[in-house]
Amino acid sequence: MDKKAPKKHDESLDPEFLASVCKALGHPARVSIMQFLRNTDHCICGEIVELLPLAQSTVSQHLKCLKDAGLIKGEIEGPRTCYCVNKDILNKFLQMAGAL
Amino acid sequence: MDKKAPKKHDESLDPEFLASVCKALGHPARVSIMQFLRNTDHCICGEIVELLPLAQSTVSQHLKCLKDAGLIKGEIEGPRTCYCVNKDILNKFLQMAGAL
DNA sequence: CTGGTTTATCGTAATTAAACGATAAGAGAA
DNA sequence: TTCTCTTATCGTTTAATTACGATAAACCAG
Repeated sequence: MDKKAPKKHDESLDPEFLASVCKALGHPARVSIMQFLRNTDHCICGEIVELLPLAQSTVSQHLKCLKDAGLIKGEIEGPRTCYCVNKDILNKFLQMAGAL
Repeated sequence: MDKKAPKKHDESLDPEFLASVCKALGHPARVSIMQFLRNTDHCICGEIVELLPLAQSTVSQHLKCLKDAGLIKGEIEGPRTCYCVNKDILNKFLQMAGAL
């Protein structure tokens, strides 16, 4: 009945979105990564591997998980990759969580 | 070295706590339950089963998950159980999440 | 081009989560 | 007591997560 958005189903209450972000934050290593990225402000990459007591491949997997959820962005800089927090998604998450 | 709290390790930054709460919220059904409990204000029980397209045993499992994480409290009232949000834990979660 | 550095992906094994039906346990009503 | 209603738990199957080592891919330095 509206002009646009034929089946926009009010994402601001969408349990799928909130659940997917929470799921990504549902592991201590990934929470630590988010806290670290927040504190450094700068984008960092390989330092995260040193930070955690996990194999490099495992850390890379966790980073992918956070990226898939939209919580972080990765930028390739030469031979390495720099990650930083995606504040848009993070804020949206905080807003939805706050509505609980 | 302090009088109390021999090994209090600053829970306000503890990734374990935040991760465990997020993990509990990492499923659409459980997010829906939290939203529903928030909106009703009243404690509810069997209505949650009708709300979701899931078997009663599955819903009960999700409720247990939320309860184990501390997000909800359950009270036995006669033959039925009433659940309500545990605001202490929820607020603690929101505070920690906000620090991200 | 060759070698070193950095990160992502593949393959795999072990653990955990999700869903269901069936069953048990508890409280009231008849 | 017996029957019904409500909810939790058990047992099971299927799917997803977590972790690792090994390997591939991309980039620079020499």
